Amino acid sequence: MSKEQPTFFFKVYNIVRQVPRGRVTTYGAVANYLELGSARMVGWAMNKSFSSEKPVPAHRVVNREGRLTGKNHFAHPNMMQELLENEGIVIVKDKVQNFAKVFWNPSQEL
DNA sequence: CGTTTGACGGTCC
DNA sequence: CGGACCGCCAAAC
Repeated sequence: MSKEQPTFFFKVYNIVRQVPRGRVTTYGAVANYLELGSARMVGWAMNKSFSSEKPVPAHRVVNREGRLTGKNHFAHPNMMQELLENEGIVIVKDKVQNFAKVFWNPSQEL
């Protein structure tokens, strides 16, 4: 049993797991919602998310540009795109199309 | 315990 | 439009 409880990591996982299917969020949005003050922490948490027991849809988290910056950290660089496309999200050149439409803001939706 | 790093964001040039 | 640099903050070394 892991110990991710008193950490933002756990919070980040929780938020990301609440992202509805067919939507994406950004590191900055999550960081802002959790008041982390730094989007980097979210990315850091995502890296550790692979050590988490529960599956974290990290593929639903993109950067401010809607670009799949973390795709390189998946099992396969194109897996992230496939997962997103599987949810109905259109990806072109590793960038989310209609980003404003598929963007899910925790501070707004939650 | 000091230094480096990192899946970001924003500004500057 | 793209490349470079700074700021944030915690974990890893």
